[in-house]
Amino acid sequence: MSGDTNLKVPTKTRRSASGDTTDRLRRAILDGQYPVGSLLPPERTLSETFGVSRLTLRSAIAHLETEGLLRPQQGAGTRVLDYRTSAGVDLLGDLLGLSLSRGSLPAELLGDLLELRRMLAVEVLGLAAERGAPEEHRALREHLLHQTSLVGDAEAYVEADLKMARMLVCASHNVALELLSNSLARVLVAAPSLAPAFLVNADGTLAAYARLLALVESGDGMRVRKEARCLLEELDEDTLERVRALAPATPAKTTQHLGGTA
Amino acid sequence: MSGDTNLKVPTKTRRSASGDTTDRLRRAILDGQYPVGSLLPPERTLSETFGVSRLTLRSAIAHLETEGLLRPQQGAGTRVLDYRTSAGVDLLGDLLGLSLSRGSLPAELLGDLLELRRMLAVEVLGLAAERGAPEEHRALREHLLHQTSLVGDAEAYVEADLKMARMLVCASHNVALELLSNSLARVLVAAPSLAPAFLVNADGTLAAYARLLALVESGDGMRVRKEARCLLEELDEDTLERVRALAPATPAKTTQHLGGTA
DNA sequence: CACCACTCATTGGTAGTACCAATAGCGCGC
DNA sequence: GCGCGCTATTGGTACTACCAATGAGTGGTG
Repeated sequence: MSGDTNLKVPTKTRRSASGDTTDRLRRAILDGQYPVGSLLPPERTLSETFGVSRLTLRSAIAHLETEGLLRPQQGAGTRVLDYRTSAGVDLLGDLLGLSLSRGSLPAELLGDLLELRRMLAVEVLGLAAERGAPEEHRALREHLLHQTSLVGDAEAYVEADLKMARMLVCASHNVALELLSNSLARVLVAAPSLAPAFLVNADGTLAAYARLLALVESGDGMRVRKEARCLLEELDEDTLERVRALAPATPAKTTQHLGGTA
Repeated sequence: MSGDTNLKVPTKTRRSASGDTTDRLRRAILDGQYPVGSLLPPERTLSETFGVSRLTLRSAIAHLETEGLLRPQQGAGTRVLDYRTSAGVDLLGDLLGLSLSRGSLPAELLGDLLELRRMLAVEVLGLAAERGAPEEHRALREHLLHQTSLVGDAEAYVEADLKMARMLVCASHNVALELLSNSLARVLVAAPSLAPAFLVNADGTLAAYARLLALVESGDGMRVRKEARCLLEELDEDTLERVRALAPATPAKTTQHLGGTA
């Protein structure tokens, strides 16, 4: 290989070459560097372009194939697909992260994601009300108290929030929802820069949780859905506002300070 | 294991060794052969166990990692995760396929999947009513006519049905929903044995589509949602019935009385 | 004896190479 | 002109060697 940058800087953020290559290739594709419908350059060429071994490059291609961005075909080549018609939910996190890393604010995309999460949450709450066992309801209430006691600690709070979501989904007794919930959770952790926006809503969120939980315990699924739809819509609107308030061109260091807006 | 006679037989179903290994490993994991929380045997050992090169084995591991079944860690080993808390939606297709290949009928899992699809469809229809442009509504109606003319041709019909779903999701103007729809479509194509069940409902489905489309054109999102919820619930119930009727695939001794679980 | 630092075998990660298999395009022969 | 087959191209698999991170075992030190 070209001996240009063989001296890899031992940055602490030593990400795996494979994952790194995956991100670079994905970005190149989404940026339109390799147009949709066209053939990717051969692996042997691309591996040189990216300065990695063909093996690593293949690993990246395989990853993007499962994401739905590429479709390799032996003997023919690797075709670039249209992510809007081929990619799965997993790509959402990458799209968000990509927009953020470019400085642009994916308010629209984030809005869509929140909308999706909201409509799922509404149904999960409804199902949890209709199917959740009393002990599950009790556990939820207990956990809500626990979460309330963590409003100070950011990390612990978001962790508790994720667990709350998991418990709710679990109470809905639907495996498909459970797996989908996992996928969405992954999307959120893939774009950690957005976490603060969810955090400042803690008070409102907890209040909404308390109200919804009471409804869930009542067992009236339809009523839960109706109220949840309104409550969560408000919450998400709030969240979006706060996200928009984040300066558009704040790549790295200037984040994490949202306390003043609360 | 490798004593199988089909060593290099160029069978038409010549699946890639990589994908094949992935399926075998996933099955072994889901079967509990490698308990959740434990460490997978080292790659060099597993590659011998499966009779493939370490490279192929690694490819399989990487795939299952993105699915959320494994978490390799350099120097430590590869840990087996609990798919219910770690796997994403993509695993749904594999779970369905796995159950089918074992002869058992995943009626419960399929019910969950249909429920998920239903709740998404309800919202998609509502959004399409509220946000869809008139030309999109018109295109939908046109496509419905086209699809109606294909009730005879199975393959063309399901393709048209998928396109209908895609058009609807597109009219909802939500990218996140679009990607999720792609994921679910993948799940369904991963379990093609279920296609017939969806097919026999063609008449009822088309009738429901026509009614819902009219409502979508009216623009009354909430009313669409309400009606869609009922209509689709009926349709899915019907579909599940028919799937349960497909049971006699394996004349098992133990009665497959799956109908009494309601 | 308890504790700490160091060593080193284990294990996943990457690189290089060679070869197999499928595809597509070109050219030869009919 | 048409069809058949050859071949260059490209993805798929295998083997090997080495790097990097982990963690347990080992020896030294208080």
